[in-house]
Amino acid sequence: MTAQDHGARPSGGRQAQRAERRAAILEAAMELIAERGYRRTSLAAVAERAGLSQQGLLHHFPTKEHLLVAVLEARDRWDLASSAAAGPGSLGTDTLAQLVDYNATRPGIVQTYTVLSADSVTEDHPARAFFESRFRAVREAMAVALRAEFGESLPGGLTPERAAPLLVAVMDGLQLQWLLDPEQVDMPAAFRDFVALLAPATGRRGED
Amino acid sequence: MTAQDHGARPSGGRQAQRAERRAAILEAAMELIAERGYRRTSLAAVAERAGLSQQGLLHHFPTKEHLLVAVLEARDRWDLASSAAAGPGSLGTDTLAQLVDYNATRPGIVQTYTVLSADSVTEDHPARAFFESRFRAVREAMAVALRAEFGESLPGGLTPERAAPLLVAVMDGLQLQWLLDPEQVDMPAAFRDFVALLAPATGRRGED
DNA sequence: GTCTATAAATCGATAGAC
DNA sequence: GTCTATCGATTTATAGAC
Repeated sequence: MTAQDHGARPSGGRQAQRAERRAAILEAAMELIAERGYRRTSLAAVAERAGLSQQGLLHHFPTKEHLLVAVLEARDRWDLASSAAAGPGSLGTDTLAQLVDYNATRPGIVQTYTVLSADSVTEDHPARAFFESRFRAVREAMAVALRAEFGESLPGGLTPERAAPLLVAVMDGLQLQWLLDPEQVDMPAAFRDFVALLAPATGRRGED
Repeated sequence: MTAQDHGARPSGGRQAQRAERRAAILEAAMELIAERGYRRTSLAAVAERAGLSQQGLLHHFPTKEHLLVAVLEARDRWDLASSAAAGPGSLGTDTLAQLVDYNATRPGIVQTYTVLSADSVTEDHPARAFFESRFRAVREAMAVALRAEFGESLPGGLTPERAAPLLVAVMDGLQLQWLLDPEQVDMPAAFRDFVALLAPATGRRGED
């Protein structure tokens, strides 16, 4: 009951302790990046919030770039978990609207994503490749979802492939306006307004 | 013809020389911020590209923050000049589409705006107030323009006030996707697709 | 108005003890 | 695995000569 204790309890094993440390560091990093942006966030500040020294942090993430990639992957897993909760194959505008609702309760997470994605367009940014491939994948997923929900022809003569980048753009653009001015921008309502534009049977002509 | 020369030529006066210096510094700053982002852009690098020392630069812009605000104001003047060229009171979706066309030829300028606007949502950012009031003003201008062009009722039951933030969001969101992947994202075409969604007479129902 | 020199702080990262 | 100590580079900004 002494030396063997390290590997005894399920939540106290070496592997589990390591995972907890990493999780604490990632949470601290995500918060600070959301507050201050990636460049202004120092490893020392992340370490302090996570409750260890800068060098203890560097044992888990050897460089600042490694930490950044881990933060992005963690955020992606959160998104995926939210989508998966709605059931497999059910990705539609309803699920997306619920994701926007969820985002409206988590400004820190949204800020992390907004700041990092825009920052990534600069030269030699460590997250550039991540966001480039992520946007490509999201556009393709949106096109598939739009086709499943509305079929081949959308209002304005659009195809699902041409509407997909607009859907992604609206989500990102609304996040920016909402982060800057949450009192004036009702992000969830605005997103549903856009969804109404995409629904082919929503036009009001001929009703009066 | 010696000491008095400084103020002799119309384009060589003290005032004019000062203005030229400031313009050169602003242009260098805008380029570097577009390439590297605001945080990674050092005053020394801006000074070098503008052809003077870092301390010479600080004579014209006493802090980095002063320089940033000047860059934002200069970019706004460029935008205004582009819009004004179309004639007074003519702000409509056509003019906006032309602005998007113009932006598609100036990735550096677009990058400056995209990176700075997203960066501004972080705590105590020097450009925060600028973007907050700018977005508010742009939304209001868009609502006025949409009302003038389409009247009170838009597709999906939207009002001009509710469509305005969507219009702004699409422009910003498309810029981000286009900056990351210009080969895959046709920004001008995608924006015109969105305009087609807003035009009440564009629906295809009843035509077949 | 522009320069040289330098202050003062902070950064990411390494070395080595425990 | 976490710590103390510290290096070396870079940053913004100031002081003062010309």
